[in-house]
Amino acid sequence: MPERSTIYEVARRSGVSTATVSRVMREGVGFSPETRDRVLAAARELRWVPSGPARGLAVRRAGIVGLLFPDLDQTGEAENESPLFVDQVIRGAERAATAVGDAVLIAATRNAPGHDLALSVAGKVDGLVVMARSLSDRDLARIARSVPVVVLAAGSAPRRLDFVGADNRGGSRQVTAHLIEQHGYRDIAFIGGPAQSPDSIERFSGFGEALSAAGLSTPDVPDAEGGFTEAGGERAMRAVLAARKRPRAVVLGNDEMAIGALAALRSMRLRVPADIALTGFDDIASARHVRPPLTTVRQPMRDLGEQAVRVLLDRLADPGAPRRSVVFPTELVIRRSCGCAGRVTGKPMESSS
Amino acid sequence: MPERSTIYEVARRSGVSTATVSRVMREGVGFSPETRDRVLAAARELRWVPSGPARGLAVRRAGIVGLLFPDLDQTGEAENESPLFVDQVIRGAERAATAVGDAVLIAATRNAPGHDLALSVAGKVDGLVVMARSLSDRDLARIARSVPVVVLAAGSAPRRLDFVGADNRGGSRQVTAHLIEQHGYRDIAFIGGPAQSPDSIERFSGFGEALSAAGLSTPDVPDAEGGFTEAGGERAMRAVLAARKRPRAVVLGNDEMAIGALAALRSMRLRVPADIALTGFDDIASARHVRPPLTTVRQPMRDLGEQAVRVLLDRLADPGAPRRSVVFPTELVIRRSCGCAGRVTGKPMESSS
DNA sequence: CATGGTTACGTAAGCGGTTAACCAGAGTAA
DNA sequence: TTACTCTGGTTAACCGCTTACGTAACCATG
Repeated sequence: MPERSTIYEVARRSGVSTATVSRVMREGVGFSPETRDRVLAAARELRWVPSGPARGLAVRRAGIVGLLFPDLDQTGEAENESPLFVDQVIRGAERAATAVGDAVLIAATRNAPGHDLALSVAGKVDGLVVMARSLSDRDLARIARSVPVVVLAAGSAPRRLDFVGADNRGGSRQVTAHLIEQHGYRDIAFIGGPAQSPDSIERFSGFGEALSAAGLSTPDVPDAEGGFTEAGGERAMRAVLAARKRPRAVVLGNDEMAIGALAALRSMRLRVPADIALTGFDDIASARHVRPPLTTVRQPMRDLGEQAVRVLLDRLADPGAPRRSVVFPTELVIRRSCGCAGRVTGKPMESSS
Repeated sequence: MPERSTIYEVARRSGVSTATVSRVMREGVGFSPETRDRVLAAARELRWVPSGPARGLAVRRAGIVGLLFPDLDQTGEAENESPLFVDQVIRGAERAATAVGDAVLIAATRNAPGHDLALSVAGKVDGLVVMARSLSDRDLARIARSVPVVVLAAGSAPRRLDFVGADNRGGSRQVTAHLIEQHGYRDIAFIGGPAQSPDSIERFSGFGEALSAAGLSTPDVPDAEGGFTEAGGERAMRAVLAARKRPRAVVLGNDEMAIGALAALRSMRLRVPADIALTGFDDIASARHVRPPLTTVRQPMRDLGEQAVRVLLDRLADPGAPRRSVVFPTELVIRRSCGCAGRVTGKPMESSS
């Protein structure tokens, strides 16, 4: 059982003051070598690890940035669903944070009023990257008032907060345009995620842009709502088939729903893409493995996470700097579900033979 | 830009001492209602969030548990690979931690000597759950000397540390036995992950147990090594086909490799399971979507993460308690790649119609 | 030789909370 | 009236670091 030792013990054992120990540990130069060595030796022998809280209190900086996922519980709830986004964002964030000696804290807002939890976390971090997917602007503002925040989300940047995101609208416009221009489809349906979801809204909006750019009529709302889940996508697909003339193609708000739609169509003996073409969004792992492989849009998730904490760190360094907003382009990944021959334009597998 | 206020300001504004503010905030009772209200109001108006470091220093508890993933960078490196394990463990850990008001910190050990980073993190947390997959026992012991540790890994529990894991050996034994008993296969190959990986070792060992239980001869080493990646699995599959008489079935160390193997077999015009049966391990999302769907073994990853931080918290509460070791059973998920008709025994989809 | 500049370290005042110890005043009992 | 117990607070001593200052010793300089 490790018994935590303090800087005082290290100081005593090496016969110097705590100030010297502190300096030796983080400056390393400007000391007689023997002093330095004695301190280092003592620290090692005592297995001294400087107390984060004590240091944080002294320097007024915890050295921790938080990642707030409002819906951590919901996503990936199906036992082994692939909750890609969260995961990749974490990796990127971790990299950017450790690059400057910081660490990252993960937090979720539990049930509705549990925003207090967000605040219990707020005290432990220097700033927060918040995944705004299921958070209202009001909640965001509330959080942002007690701790520096950068918003990580779909393409819509909130009024006065730093923002990092991927160009969801552009990506959606791009797939849709592909369907229209490359394949000549004109009757295209859209299945969205949760109605209030900014991601879903952005994607639907990009869809509309592509239609109107092609001179097609643009719907006001998605043809159906699939909640971003596989099962929801399956239901939604059936719903649109029941509700209207069969569309020639349907663009789905994400890959999970597209996979669900695939299942629905298969069970109805409709062929993809021959009878109906399909596209997804996100390029999750399964998109490649499903039959036919899914044409989709990839976001640079890891980069998003990395950039978000960079922006946050900049903000902490200079609270007065002008608001920033960085949006990453997305990448169209063409596979077969759109009707293309099977030529893959996306990044190839690590090694395919 | 949020300007952090302190307990002193709250105290002054509400006309009480800091002691009272502190007590009101965390005890809530034993005060005249008007005092209570004044304090709460002042805190709200000032948007006061108690400083984590200050509190941590005072109570000698940061209220943070760390999750150490030695290989966070390697896993999920292929842009959109499904890095399921990490992700689910995080979710479980987060849940258990917030249940007691703690938060979780994510850390990775970068390149080899960067263990110092692990220690920079050590000061910020009260304890560490370490994913031992790619960590030597020595490193583990080193870390454990400066901070309480619980090991989360395959079925082999390190000497004196608290341990949480899944019964990898048992799971592997179970799939293998299924292949033998249900399907009558007798010539079965094994493709493992990295040779030193405890997970791989455990799984290979379970494989051997099943063979010997059936009176079959047991190999000393895996037939090939696929590094736990899809591409590696593909290579390994070709390698075993080139090296020996075609086996009737092959059990793979994880799903990624099994998916790679599937690709290899497809390109060689061998049918699965008719010509060769395959099984995986982990039950990642793609296992369901691949053709044929993969028979595999599921580990309760989220439970593992949850239990690990519980054990850690118990340890912190009672450093003297006897060492604990909890291992979760795995679950056999039968799909079609093993030769079964397509009856699925695993947990069904959220809703399939 | 007084003065000033370095070098190498020590002193001690915080940082923002928590909490043991103490206390004023009101009520209660003897 | 006196002593005692609650109630509802306050005072002040930490928690383990960092860092602005201070200082002693030594060297160089005019």
